[in-house]
Amino acid sequence: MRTGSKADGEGIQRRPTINDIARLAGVAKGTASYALNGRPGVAEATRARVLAVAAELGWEPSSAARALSGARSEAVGLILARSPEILAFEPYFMTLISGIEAELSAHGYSLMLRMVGSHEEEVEGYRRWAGRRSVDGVLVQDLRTEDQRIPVLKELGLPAVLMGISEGAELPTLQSDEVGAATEVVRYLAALGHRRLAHVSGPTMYRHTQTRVAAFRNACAEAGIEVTSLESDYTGEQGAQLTRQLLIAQHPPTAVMYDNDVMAVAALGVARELGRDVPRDLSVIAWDDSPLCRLTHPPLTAVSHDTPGYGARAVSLLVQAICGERDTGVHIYEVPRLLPRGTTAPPRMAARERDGST
Amino acid sequence: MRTGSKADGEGIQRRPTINDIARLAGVAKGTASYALNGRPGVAEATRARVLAVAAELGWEPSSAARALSGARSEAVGLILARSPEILAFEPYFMTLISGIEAELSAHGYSLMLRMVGSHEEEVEGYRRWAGRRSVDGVLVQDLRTEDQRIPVLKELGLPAVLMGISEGAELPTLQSDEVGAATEVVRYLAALGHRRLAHVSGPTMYRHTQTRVAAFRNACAEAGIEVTSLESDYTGEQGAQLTRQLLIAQHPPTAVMYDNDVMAVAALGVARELGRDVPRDLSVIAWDDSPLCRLTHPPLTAVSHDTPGYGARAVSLLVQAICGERDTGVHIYEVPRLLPRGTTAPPRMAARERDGST
DNA sequence: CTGAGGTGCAGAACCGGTTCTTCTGATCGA
DNA sequence: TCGATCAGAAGAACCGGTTCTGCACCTCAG
Repeated sequence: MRTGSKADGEGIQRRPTINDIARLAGVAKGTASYALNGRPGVAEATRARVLAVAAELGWEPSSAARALSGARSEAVGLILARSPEILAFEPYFMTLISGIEAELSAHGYSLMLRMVGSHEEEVEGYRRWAGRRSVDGVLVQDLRTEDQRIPVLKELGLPAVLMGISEGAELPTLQSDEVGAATEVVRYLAALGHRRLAHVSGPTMYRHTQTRVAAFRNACAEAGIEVTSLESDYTGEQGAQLTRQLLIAQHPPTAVMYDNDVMAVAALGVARELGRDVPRDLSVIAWDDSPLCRLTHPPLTAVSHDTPGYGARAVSLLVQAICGERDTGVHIYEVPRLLPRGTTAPPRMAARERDGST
Repeated sequence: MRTGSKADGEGIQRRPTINDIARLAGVAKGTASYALNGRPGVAEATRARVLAVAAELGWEPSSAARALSGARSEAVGLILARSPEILAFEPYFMTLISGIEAELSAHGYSLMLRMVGSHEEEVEGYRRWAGRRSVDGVLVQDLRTEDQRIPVLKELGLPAVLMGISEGAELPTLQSDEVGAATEVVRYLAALGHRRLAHVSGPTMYRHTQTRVAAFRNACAEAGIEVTSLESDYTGEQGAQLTRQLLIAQHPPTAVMYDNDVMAVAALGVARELGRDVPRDLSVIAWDDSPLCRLTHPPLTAVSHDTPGYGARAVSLLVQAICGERDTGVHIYEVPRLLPRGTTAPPRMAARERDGST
């Protein structure tokens, strides 16, 4: 066993423990613990001595030991159950993670990240994390109808924050005002003179997709606009294919709303391929904004979200839940903003009508 | 079945521990541990009994307790020190993470992810992780000349795998054959008839940038091509700005190589803005391939990497290092492949020369 | 001067595993 | 038949923290 005065110099010198601190400061281990954690019951002079020794030794508490004595593991988990290609290509996720990470490190927490292939694996992942106590809580993405994860999380007693649309889940929930944003988009298009709209949505198994589809339908009904929603898998390929299908139809829409930016970019390519001018023949709006939308020609009109802020807010709700606060409310984070750029304009027909020609 | 007579029903039923198993199986705690870990010294009948009880209780070992008794924490760390915007927008990182994650979960490891703002914070992060024993090893990205991280990792005795160019670091290193790929690109452009090439590189503080710049210079010298390298920060904005600068110069290049796909996409926009036809007036090649390259018009010629495989290989090297294997070698993962698509062609001038006109 | 009450700290128990040491009883050969 | 050998299991120590209990000492009122 290597003790104290090992002059090894290389690599694995033994890390100082709370015992070393207690011995050097001449106090009991328990006292050192109280002093280091800023808890009452320790004289100021003693506390200062302990802290000085700890600083001198460069002591860091072992997270394993902390976690073992009933305390927390100081980590939260995030499982993403989407295809690696979608995760890689949609800036949304990394942006979200950066917001999450920023808030976590402010609280001294770490992020455990997993990427899995299915809903079932995700549930299994939560079971393992809960059983091994490797995370204190989790952030849940991509809520579904009849979501299997919610009952499991409740059964496990694992603190969680639901990010997205959900009602009656009895878990803290954070969502952005998708209905408000959809309404704004529809009113904007109506004001430009559009009367026939298409909506290329994400997979309808997601609650947020259902909400958006319904919001578009309602807002369009109110504005007297005809609308059809088409389901996609969020990939550029499907975005392109559905756009082609829409444009060659007998009565093509004059505007299309895409549920992410990737599909909107693909749509621009298809429009060019078919000789349609954007925005004169076709207006295009992307639901997510990202630098990608500024690189295209013309730059994409997009609905902009404060994704880092959304992630950060979810973390702060989660930390509260971990600390035992009983919160089962639905929190609205923000209403996303529409940023008109170069892909939206009055439709050619409407322009003609306004000009009085034909 | 939930333990004992705790009829709580909701949430936090006590998780079974190895003590519960030992008691129910009628063996000592130590014996149960041996049985559960498949170690010798336990009769088969006893082992079977213990395993049955563990399965029935749904036992999972507490990772904290495991980590505490000298064992591993079963997690590896990855710190990314780049701006959130770059991380979000370059598909490379998520793709890498997905490869890492796949291999990790095959080994039963988890990924701890951090995103920081600077090299210094990254070093600090390693210190904390090592001190708290929260990871068993780390993956190091974006190597620099005089990299501060390498001596610190050695001092901490934290197993690590360097991903990228590095020599003499005395740590296992994984890299792809960037020189080979750069040579292939240059020979391809030379064959098309290009004689004036520009290279918009990443920040030169990174070793891989230096290597690429040198590789292009050498390959071009060999092929009799004139080349200039311009440094960028990897953003689309700078890619656009540098492209503009190149195209309005007195003797603009006929082909430009961009060190990532984002800048190449931005370049396509600038070319259109200045009325240059791609590929006839300008050939464009992106160093990274991603779905983005297939969405543009024309689709981008790109150098394709097996990024998930690269991440996975790095993990398997790291796991070996964690298991105590002494490996200080440099491993070449692959030579990236050039995928010619629609943005490369003979330059207009060369075409004219071939046709014999003017 | 004495006992109540409070402060400051030592000491021990505990968290849930791993691992080393010790003990028991069965097997085997001489 | 008896001791040596050995497999199998029990028991204890340990990892590095947290937290509870209890003791010694000080202060202050009566």
